[in-house]
Amino acid sequence: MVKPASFDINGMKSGAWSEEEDNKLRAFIGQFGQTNWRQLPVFAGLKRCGKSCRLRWLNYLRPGIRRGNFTEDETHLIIKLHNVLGNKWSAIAEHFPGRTDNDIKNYWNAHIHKRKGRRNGTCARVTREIKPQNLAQEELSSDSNSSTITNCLNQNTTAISEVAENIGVFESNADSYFNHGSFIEQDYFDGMEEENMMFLLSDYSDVGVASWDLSAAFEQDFNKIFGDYYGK
DNA sequence: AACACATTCAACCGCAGTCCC
DNA sequence: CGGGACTGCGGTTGAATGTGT
Repeated sequence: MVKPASFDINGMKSGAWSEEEDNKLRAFIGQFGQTNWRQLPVFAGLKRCGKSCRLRWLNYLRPGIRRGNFTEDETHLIIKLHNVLGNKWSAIAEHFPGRTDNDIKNYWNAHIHKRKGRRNGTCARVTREIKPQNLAQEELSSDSNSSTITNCLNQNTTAISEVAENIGVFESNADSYFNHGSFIEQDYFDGMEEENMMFLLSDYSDVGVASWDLSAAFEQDFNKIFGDYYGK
């Protein structure tokens, strides 16, 4: 997973670090501290550029580095912070002792952002209340066929009005989503982009958004039904 | 077993900001 | 004040590894 080592025309090495190089860098910084990165490799006896040394130290060798999978709590905090700070990875990393900005950036790009991308679509606005109470459970759980769901909704005006009502609640007050014992606090979502909010909600199996495939076809059907209400 | 495709993550690159002469 | 040197950050790359067929 590491680029193989190679040398440029100046004899500078790039690519994967060897254990010997790691030891040299570790020993030098242990003795002299992080001083001039540009000069450091010369005095440490490394055929690397200062940038490469700095990166290796900060992202890999620095004491206290924490590796391994991100926890659910960490994932949620990353999303929350990203919503506030954007792609300010170093600022986000300050809230995660032992994690590097590079780690968080990689995790975001490889996991969170990708998962979010699979979950777009207006149907995510349907609330969980509507599912067990007003729609036939077997029809909803059997598949994610958009016409099935659309037919269900078309046949049940009560359901439609409740969905519409809940959309309004959603718009003004996210708390309506969490009145069934969720551990998430309402203010957790204050100011959060809707997309991020729905991504977090989608992790809960009892929330309607998690169980439906957010296909483009269904989004069309949903907009057909709720377009007027929602201004689509 | 063999191949194709997807995922992971360390490392590189370019740029912007800061410092110093 | 201008310009070069240096640092730090965010985007991207690409080989190793994992997973599916």
